[in-house]
Amino acid sequence: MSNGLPMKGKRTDLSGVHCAIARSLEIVGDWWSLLIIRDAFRGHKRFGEFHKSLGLAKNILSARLKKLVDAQILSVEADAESASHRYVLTPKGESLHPILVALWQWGEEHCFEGDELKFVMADAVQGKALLKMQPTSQDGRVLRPRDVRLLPRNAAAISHASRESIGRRKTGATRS
Amino acid sequence: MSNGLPMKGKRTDLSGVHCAIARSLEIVGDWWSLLIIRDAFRGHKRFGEFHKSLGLAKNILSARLKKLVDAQILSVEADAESASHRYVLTPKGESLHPILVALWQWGEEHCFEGDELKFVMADAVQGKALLKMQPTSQDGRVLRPRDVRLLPRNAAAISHASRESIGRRKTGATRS
DNA sequence: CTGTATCCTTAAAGATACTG
DNA sequence: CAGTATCTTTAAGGATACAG
Repeated sequence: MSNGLPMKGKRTDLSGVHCAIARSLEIVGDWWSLLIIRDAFRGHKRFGEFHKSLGLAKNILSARLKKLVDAQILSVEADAESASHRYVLTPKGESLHPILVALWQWGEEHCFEGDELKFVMADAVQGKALLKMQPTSQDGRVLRPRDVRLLPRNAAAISHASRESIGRRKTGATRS
Repeated sequence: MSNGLPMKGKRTDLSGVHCAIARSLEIVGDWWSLLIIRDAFRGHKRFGEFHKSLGLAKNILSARLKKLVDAQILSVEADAESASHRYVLTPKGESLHPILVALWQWGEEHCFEGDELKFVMADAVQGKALLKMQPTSQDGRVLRPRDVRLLPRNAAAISHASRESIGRRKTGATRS
């Protein structure tokens, strides 16, 4: 973090900044990209599907799809028959899933009045709502914002242990 | 989900849509809001701090702060002495933390070349990197995108059990 | 030092027509 | 149906001057 912001150049170029959040937003932080990606997770693949679902202008959709392909979030598969393409999520694109889930969960909690909320994100197998995603330490404590810091890369254990690799959690967790 | 998109009206109004992601983005999905919120998590409180850190025009910063206050993500505390305000995160604002962490983790993994990455998000107590946040079922299985579905609200258990409330996980987890 | 008000520029978004 | 090419609109972003 700490601003080595480049600035200057209509609409502020955030690439080059140390902050990973800014870098992510640079790629995926505009009006439509995340919604397109959401639709891709829903299984949409063709131009027309995105277009119908999102209702945005075709030129914009076209531009966004290109941008996402350039960023290697989507890849294109030519479709011989229909002279069309299929846009499918790459692994890099698939790894955006936690961001969408986090957005969904926040919206679910804060952006609906009374009975407006019609759907919940659920485990497809058991049909139960997901756990709320929360920042968690390697030993399984849920961390409040103030318990999370940015540390110089070398000072901290870099490996992101996957949830599988940790033993059962031991300490009392901080309450959210 | 499934588009009851309202549309029409320069820059497409997403409120009113069933999709919680769209609703979240409506509030927080623009160029600057999430960066302002990031700074708020960093402890920034005053106009000038945000301004210096972000380098955006003051009128825009002003507008964004207002918008975030209206959305009850920030609250304003008048500061008698300095004739200034302090902008502090409300609980609703604090609950955006998982979104920022998810963005950070994705950016960390995908938006840096070689040695560019200088900081990692770490547990302040132990100084170790956080677990990667991943969608998880109530019994602790990490879920791949295709294992997550939107279900009608009533069909799924609505409560978001907190991580504390579940027993130790039992089944082999799906590998990411 | 905090912010607001004003003006100007530009690029993002929409509409529509058009090509394969 | 899938996309590209133009044209127009408009609001977001920047610069700067100004007020409490």
